[in-house]
Amino acid sequence: MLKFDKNCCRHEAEVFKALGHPTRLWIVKQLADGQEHCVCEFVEAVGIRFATMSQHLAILKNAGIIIDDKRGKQVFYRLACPCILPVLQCLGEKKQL
Amino acid sequence: MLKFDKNCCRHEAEVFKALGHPTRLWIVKQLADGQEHCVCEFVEAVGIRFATMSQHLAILKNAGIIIDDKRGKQVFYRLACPCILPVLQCLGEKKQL
DNA sequence: AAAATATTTAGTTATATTACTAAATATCAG
DNA sequence: CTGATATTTAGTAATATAACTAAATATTTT
Repeated sequence: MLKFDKNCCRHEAEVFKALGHPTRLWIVKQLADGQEHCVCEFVEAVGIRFATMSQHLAILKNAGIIIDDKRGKQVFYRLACPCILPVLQCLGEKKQL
Repeated sequence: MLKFDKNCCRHEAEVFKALGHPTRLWIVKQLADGQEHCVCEFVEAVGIRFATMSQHLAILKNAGIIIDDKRGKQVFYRLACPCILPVLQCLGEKKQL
């Protein structure tokens, strides 16, 4: 077996880690259809404080999963890349795992 | 937008969370070819203590990602289900995300 | 310019995670 | 049975995460 190299998995692990929270995973699913949504929509639907939501969104953004677009007073988020979708779907379909 | 339901994403989030650590993600990749490997192999390749490795393996096992099989003094781990593979591959191939 | 709205940042506290050491358990070899 | 090997469990300390409140920033409206 090859020696473990920490760096080889680091970014990928960061992406999984970002998805590894119910609220954040739900957010990404809401964006799965390609539509964008503003922070206030997420805040209302989830029922947490603005500040907390902002942190979750920052984690997803830093992992490269979502992108923000500020328009007027509001900030809209959308998926950075549709390539994240199969990752979600694979798990969503299978009830075994 | 629908209201957020914590339970709807809980198990899926647990799977992602388990994959969200470089060492654990690497372990799963080592098992990706369907072969099984014993704890001592992982310990040697990663360079951490037996106890620490045992904890990582327990997290993957509890998430339903791997299965253990005790034979003699050794414990062998393998993937619980090949359905986890596309989840890994989707990210591995794309360098964008 | 002042007030209102939307969001982020900073600071705090409780809880969770990670990796460690030491002790417990289980199996095999002599 | 005894000692050696492989692994897990328990306990601990440092660090990270998650949610909160309060304050800061940015944009629009009046």
